[in-house]
Amino acid sequence: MSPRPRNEARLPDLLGGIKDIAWKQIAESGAATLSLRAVARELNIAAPSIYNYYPSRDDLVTALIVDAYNSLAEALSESVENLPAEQFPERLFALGWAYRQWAVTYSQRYLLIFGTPIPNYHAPDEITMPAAERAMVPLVAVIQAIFAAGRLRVERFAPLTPELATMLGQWQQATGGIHPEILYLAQVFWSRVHGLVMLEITGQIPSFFDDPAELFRRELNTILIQYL
Amino acid sequence: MSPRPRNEARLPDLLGGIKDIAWKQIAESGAATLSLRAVARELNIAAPSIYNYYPSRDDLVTALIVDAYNSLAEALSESVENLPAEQFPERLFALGWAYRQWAVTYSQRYLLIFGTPIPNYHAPDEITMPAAERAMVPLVAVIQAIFAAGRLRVERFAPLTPELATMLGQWQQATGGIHPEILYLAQVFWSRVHGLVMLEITGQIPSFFDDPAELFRRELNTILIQYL
DNA sequence: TGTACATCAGTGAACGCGCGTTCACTGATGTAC
DNA sequence: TGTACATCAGTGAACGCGCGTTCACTGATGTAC
Repeated sequence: MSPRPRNEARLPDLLGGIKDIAWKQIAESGAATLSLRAVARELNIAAPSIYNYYPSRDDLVTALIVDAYNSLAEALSESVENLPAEQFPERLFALGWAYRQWAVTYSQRYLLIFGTPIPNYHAPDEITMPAAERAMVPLVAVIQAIFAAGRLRVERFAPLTPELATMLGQWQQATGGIHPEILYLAQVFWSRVHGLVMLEITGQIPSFFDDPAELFRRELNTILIQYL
Repeated sequence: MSPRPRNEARLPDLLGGIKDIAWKQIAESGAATLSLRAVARELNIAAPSIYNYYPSRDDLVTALIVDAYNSLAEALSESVENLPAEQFPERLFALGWAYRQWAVTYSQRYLLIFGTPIPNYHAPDEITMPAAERAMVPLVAVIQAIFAAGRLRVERFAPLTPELATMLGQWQQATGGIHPEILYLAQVFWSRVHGLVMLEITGQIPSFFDDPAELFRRELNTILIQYL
C-alpha cells in the first residue's frame, strides 16, 4: 500500500506560506524575535501545524538562511550577467553596488546571515557553508578574469607574508587551484564592501551623510583605481 | 531632615556588581539574551532589587553600551599614546590593530555596539551617539596629523563628488572645521577595519585562515601603502 | 459504482519555562532629640 | 547615653505574557476491493 500523496489542492501552500510570513516578520522586527507561534497566528493556523513542515524552529531558520544566501548570490550574478566580459572595472563596480543594493533592500536578511548570530541557534555548517560559498562565486570569477587578463595590480598591495601564503595555499587547493592573490583580493574586496554596508545598516554612519550611497560610490571607485 | 546617606559598607557594590555580572553573561551568551532575572539570580539577589539601580532593563543596556564605547575609546587611545607623534604609519597601524584586538577580546561587547540591534531595545541617541563619536576621536586625530604634515596621499582616492563634498561639509562644520578629506578617510579607514573584524567575529572568514590576524595585518599594511 | 478503510495535515489543550515589572512588606541603619 | 522614629535597599509573591514543543484527536481525502 503506497502512501497517499498529499492533496496539494486542498490547502494553501503552507511550506511556502510559512517561509513567506517568516520573511515578512523578519523584515518587520528582525530574525532574533522570529517565533513559530507568531508565524502560525498570522497564517491563521494552529502552531503545531508547522511541525508538519519543519521539525523545529531551528530548521526553519536554517531554511531561511539558505534562501537568503541564494537570494544574495542571485542578485550578484544578475548584476554582471549583462555586462561584456572585458569591462572589468564595470563588472567589479556592479558587483559591489549590487551587494549594497541587496543589503539595503533586504537589511534584515542581510543581518540574518551576516549580523550577530541568533541566540540559542546554531547553524549546521554542512548546510550553511556551501550556500555562503556559492554567494562568493561571482566575485571570485570577476577578479579571476581581471587577473587572467593581467590587469590586476597585485604589486599595489602589501607583500604576502609566508603565514598568509600558507593559508591561502590551503584555500587554493580546496578551490581547485585558484591563484592565492585572487582569493585574497576577493576576500578583502568583500570585507571592504561589507564594512561600509554593515555600518550603514546598523546606523553607524554619521547622520551628515544623507545618502550613504555616495560614500559607497567613492569607496568602490577608489577600489577600482587601486585594483586595476 | 536630610535624606539618609546610603550605607555603602553594609552591602556589596550592587551598582557595579550588576554591570559586572551583566558583562559576564553577555560574554557568555550575547546581549540579546541578557535578562534582569538571570543577573539577579547570579548575584543571589531578588530580581526587583535591580530596580533600585536601573529603572528598567533598557536603562541597564544603555549603560552597558556607553561603557563599551568608553572601553573601546580607551583601548584606541592607549594604543597610540606611547608612539612618537611623527611615526605616522606606526600610529595608524597601531590604531587598526588595537581595534581588532579589542573586538576579538571582547567580541560580545563589540557586537553589542556594532552588531544587529537588540530586539525591542531602542538606544537613546543623545546618550549613545556622543559615546560613539568619542571612540572615533583618536582615529581622526591621527589622520589629521598625517594630513597636517602633508603626507596624506589624497590623490590616490577617487575624486570627491559634489554630493559627497556637501555631506562632508556639514560634518566639517559640526566638528569645528576638520578638513573633509580627513573625515572621509577616517570613515573609510574605520569601515575597512570594521569589515574584516566583523567577518572574523561572526565566523565568516573561511576556515583556511587559521589565524585571521595575518589577513588583518596585510590589509592594514596595504592601507598604509595607500594612505601615506 | 459503492463501501470500508488507511492516511495524515491540521487541531486544541496542555506542559514547563523564563521574562519584565508591580506591589505591599520588613527590618537593619542612621538620626534627632 | 537612650529612645523613638524616618529612611530605603532588598524581599517574596504575584501578574500577564509569549515561547517551543508534545500529545491524543478528528475528519476530509483518496484508495482498494
